[in-house]
Amino acid sequence: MDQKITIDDVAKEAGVSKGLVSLALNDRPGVSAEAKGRILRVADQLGWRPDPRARGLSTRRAYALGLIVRRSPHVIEVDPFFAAFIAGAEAVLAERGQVLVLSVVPDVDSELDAYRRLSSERRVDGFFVTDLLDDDHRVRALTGLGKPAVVLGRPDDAAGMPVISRDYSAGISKLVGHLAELGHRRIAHVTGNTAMQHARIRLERFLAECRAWGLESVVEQADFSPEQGAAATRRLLDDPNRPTAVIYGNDPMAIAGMAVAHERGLSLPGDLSIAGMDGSDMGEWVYPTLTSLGNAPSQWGRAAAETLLRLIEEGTAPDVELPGADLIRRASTAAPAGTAHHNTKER
Amino acid sequence: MDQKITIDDVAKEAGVSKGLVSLALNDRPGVSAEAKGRILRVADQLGWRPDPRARGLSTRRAYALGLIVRRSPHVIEVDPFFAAFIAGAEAVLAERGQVLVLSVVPDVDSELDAYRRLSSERRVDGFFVTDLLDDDHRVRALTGLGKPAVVLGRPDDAAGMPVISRDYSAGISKLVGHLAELGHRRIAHVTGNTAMQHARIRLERFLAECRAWGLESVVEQADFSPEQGAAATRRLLDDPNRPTAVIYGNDPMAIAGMAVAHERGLSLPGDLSIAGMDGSDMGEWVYPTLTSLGNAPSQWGRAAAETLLRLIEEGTAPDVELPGADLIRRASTAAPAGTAHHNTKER
DNA sequence: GAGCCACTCTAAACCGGTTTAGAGTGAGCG
DNA sequence: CGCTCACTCTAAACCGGTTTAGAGTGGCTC
Repeated sequence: MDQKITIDDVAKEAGVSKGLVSLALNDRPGVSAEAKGRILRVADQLGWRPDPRARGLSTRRAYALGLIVRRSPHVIEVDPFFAAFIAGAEAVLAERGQVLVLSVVPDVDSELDAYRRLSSERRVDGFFVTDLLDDDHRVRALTGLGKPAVVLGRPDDAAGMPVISRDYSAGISKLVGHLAELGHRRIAHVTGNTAMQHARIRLERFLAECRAWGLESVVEQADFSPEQGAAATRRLLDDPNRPTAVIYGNDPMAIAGMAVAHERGLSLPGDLSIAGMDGSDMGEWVYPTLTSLGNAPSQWGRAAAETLLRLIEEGTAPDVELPGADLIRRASTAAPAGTAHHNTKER
Repeated sequence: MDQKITIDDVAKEAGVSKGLVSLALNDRPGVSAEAKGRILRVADQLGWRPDPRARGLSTRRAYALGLIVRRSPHVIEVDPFFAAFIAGAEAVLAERGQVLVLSVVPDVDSELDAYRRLSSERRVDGFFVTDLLDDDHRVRALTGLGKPAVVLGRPDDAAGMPVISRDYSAGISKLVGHLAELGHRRIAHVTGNTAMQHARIRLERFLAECRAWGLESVVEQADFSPEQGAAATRRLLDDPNRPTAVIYGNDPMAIAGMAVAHERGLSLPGDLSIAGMDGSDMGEWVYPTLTSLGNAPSQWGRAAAETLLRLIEEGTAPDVELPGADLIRRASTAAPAGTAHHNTKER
């Protein structure tokens, strides 16, 4: 088996000491070009890869990055974001010899336990932190643990951690404009948990745009779960003066909202326009197909991985602003019944 | 910081050699009850956790398990299975001091690379293998790498790897029976990729049940993606003699199928009954709510993690058969239009 | 020709655990 | 009383790397 090749084998084969092999491998000064070439050639030829455990023992690194995802115990929400995020991160990690340690936990306590465990066992060199809350307990916990971390979203207080963010302003602006141009005058927004920064920012931007277009706005609080998305939609539809369009904070809530509208016998998008915000693929496969904002989670993954590695290696890394989210126009938004083409109910 | 507690600190504090601490910690014989108690107490009090790197260097273990998920590069499918699966596995891993290393890759080549890398860098002690194909390249690759692995699903040839499976027979039987009792006479099945074992088994069971109930059956091939689920549904609905009910190999395909039916102006479930097979939460939030078979992915996670750890530690582990999948009756299945309550048969 | 420096390289200590040979100790036995 | 044996425990080697003190070499200067 090739399982047992060690640095000593390489050293012997190249006729040098193992110390020199280490220096050569890590691009340290003090190795002649000739020796370095030979060592690397031998290493490659033997198929040797340094064991990260042994390496980490000296360097105090784990060569691994941690992602802890919290999902409520009963409803494991369908979140299209993470698979793509991880795939994006993976592309960076693989070529840098790193690995992703993932934990999915049911509640806040287990989440903190997971951070502590991964940290005290020196399993990872840093963390990705998603879904940041205001005054997030995790920020405190992480600064306490002294582990590098990058934050996804734009919190008020990231406590010095680099932030990866995407500008939704332009997208939300386009989305509200799109609805206004279709003739909508009263638009609702079903927010995610507004303790989360990105949910609040989206809300603020929504309100600003409605003002700019002179539209009436309605806001319903939810928490990004389809369950609450459905409940918020019921409240909206119960209102005699109900909005003609609803923008949801993410796609799962939008899909659940569509189901509620169908259930009430509304025809979509004639009686009600609906839009999401994650640009998830699932939006292609519901009826009607879901208008949304593009999000490209794999971009988040790449950027977050690069930033976190830089932070770990250099002690500091700049924030990253991803390209603005763009409007994906699909079939769930149209002129409200009564306006425009006098859209005659069902065909 | 508590970062720097080492076995030597514990040994010193307890007044013994570090070797003895190690023996005590690992429940090895030759440690007096008195010393053992004192050592464990001191360790606990100091909050010491052995460093898995150092440990692994001697024991040749990584104390980590690998899961590699392949998703097509463009369409990152929405798969509710994995989050719950991982959460289930996590519960076992956490209490056994293990960690989950996850990789999401776009294609087969990267997938094999990932297995090789995790293995040659000794990053993991074993793998979870999902979505097994007939004559799967991964089985060969893994046996070549000599890493323990457990397989999810029931392949013909698992090459000696333990298999975790769930019996769908009873569930499919109930589902077909449910449709038959409602008065359906012609039922379709949209399969997943039948190169995958579990897809084939479901198909066979479906056909057997239709025969048993004297129903006509139609089969359309798809691959578990919503895209192909939609295409298969179009083909079915194009047929003048179209079925009155469709059973899909998983929930995403079923949801896509519902969208196609809506798009054609069919009323669900009156004009067409639809059922999925994953029992995913999303089925609760579409319209109409989706009849499905319960799957409880977290059970898969627990069982797979326990089996894999046992395999690693003892060199062998028995197969596990999870409780049979049960029918989840929701709103997407009903008597076909025209039959109404003609529904007699037996129950 | 001695002294100095820059450049390569080696040897050995070290990271934090596990494992094993063997040292001490006291009890049981003839 | 001397021997054997079981039981605890310690010391040191070891896992596979990294890091550093310092040894060797050759070229240059004065």
